[in-house]
Amino acid sequence: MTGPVARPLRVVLADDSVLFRSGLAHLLADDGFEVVGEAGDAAGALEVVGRERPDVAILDIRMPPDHRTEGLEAAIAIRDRHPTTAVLLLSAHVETRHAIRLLRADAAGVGYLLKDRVMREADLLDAIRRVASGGSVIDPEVVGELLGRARPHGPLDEVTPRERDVLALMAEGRSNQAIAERLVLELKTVEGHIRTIFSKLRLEPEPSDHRRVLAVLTYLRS
Amino acid sequence: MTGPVARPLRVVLADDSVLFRSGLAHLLADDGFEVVGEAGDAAGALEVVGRERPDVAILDIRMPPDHRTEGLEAAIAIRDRHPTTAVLLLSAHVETRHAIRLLRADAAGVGYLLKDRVMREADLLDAIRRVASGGSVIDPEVVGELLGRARPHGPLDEVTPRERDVLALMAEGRSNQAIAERLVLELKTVEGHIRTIFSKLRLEPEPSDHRRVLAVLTYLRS
DNA sequence: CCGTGGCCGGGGGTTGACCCCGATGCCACG
DNA sequence: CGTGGCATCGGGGTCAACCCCCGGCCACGG
Repeated sequence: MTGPVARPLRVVLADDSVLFRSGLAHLLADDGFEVVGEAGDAAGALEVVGRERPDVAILDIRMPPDHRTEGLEAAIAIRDRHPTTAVLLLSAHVETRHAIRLLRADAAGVGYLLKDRVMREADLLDAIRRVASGGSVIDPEVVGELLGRARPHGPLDEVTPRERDVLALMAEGRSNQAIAERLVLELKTVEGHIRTIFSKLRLEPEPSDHRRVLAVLTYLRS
Repeated sequence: MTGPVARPLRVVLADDSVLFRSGLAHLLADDGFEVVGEAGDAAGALEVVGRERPDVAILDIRMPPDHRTEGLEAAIAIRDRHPTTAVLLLSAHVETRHAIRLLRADAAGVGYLLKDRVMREADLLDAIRRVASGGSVIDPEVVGELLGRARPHGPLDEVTPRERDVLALMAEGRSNQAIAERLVLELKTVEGHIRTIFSKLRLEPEPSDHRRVLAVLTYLRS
C-alpha cells in the first residue's frame, strides 16, 4: 500500500534492553528496513549514527548509565550533527518537559511515540517512514500535554537558574556550607537563594513543616 | 549447534506491549519458531493457550487490567490445565515472592528470566528450547534471591518499625514537632529516634552533609 | 534615564535540629 | 533471672538553618 521502495531505509536502534532491541530489529528487517546498527546506551548510539549515517535513528529516552534523559540528549546531538538523520524517540512514559526541548528547535524529521501506545506494527512502520521523509510524528497524548495546557505552571518554573543550582545540591543532601563551596559563594548568598526558593515554592514557615525537605521533594518530582 | 528440529516449536506470546510482542514474534519467527498466537492480557493468554496447545507459552508477569501478577496467575493456571505446555515468564524486575509460588509446585518446564538481563538473542532462544524439553531456566539473580542471602542487607533493614514511622513522616517534609504530635510522642523521643536512624544509616555528622535530607533520600529509594 | 530583577553579599537575630548523658518500663530469650 | 533491644522521656548544650533589612553590581526594556 505504501508503494515499492527503491532503496530500503537504513535504521539505527538504541535501547538498553537487548531483548526489546533484538525484537525490534527483526521486526524491522522483516518489513523491508535495513538495520545497520544497534546500541545500548547514548554514547554508543552517537558513535554508530556518526559512522553509519542512517536515514532514521530510533532511540529510547531512558538509557544507561543514569537512566535519565540520555536518549534525549543523544537525539538533540544527532539533530545537530547529522541533519540528514531523522530521529524517532520511543518512551515508556510521557515526558512532556523534555520533549519540548527537542521539538521546539526543529520539528522536521522528528517523532515521539509512547511504547505502550503503539497499537499495531503498521503504526510504527508508518511513523518511521514519515519521519524519514521529513515529517513529524507525535503521539496524541503527548500533543495533548504540549498544547492543551501548555504550562501546568509548576511553581518550579519561577526559580532562576542559579536558584535551581542551589536546589539541585540541596536535593543531593548537601549542607549550606557545602553548597557555598561547590558554587563558590558565600554562605550568606546560599541562604538568600534558599529563602527565595522557599518563597517561590510557596513554602510558608509553618511550624509543622520541614521546608528544606519539602523543597527537595517538589524538586525531585519536577 | 542445537541440531535440526524436525518440528518447529509452537509458541504463544503474551505481553501488554504490542511493540514488544511484535518484536519478539518476528525475532522468534526468524529463528525457526512458530508463533501460533498472541495475547495482550492474562485472560487472552489462557484462551489462546487452551485453543492452540502450544509447546511453550511466554508470559509477562505484569499485564492488564491491574498490572499486578496477572501473568503469574495465568502461568499457574496453564501449568495446571495444560501440563504439556511449558511456561517461560518474563519480568521487568525481580519479584521473588511471586516466583516462588510458581516454582515450588513444579519446576519442570518452567523458566523465569528478567527482560533487562537477557544479554543475547541466543540466550532467550536457548531458554525457550530448554523449558520446552522439560528443563527449567532461572535467572541467576532470581536464584540468588531465592536461596542465597535473600537480603543485600540494606542499612534500612536495621531501623525498627517505630523508627520507620518517624522516617516516613520525615520523608513527607514534616518537622520534628509535627512528627511528635502525629505519633503522640514527646519532642525528645522523636529526636532520639532520628539520632538512631542517622546512626543506623551510617550518616556521620559530616559538615558538608544535610543528613536529614540524605536519610529521606535513602528512604525514598528503599 | 530610571525602574526592575537577577545575583551577590553583610549585620544581627531566633530557633529548630542536632549532640551527649542518664533513666524508666517492657518484653523476649537463653 | 539476668541480659539486651526497643521505646519512652528529661536536662542541658551547640550550631546550622532559618528570619529581616540593607547595599552594590549588572543587564535589560520602557
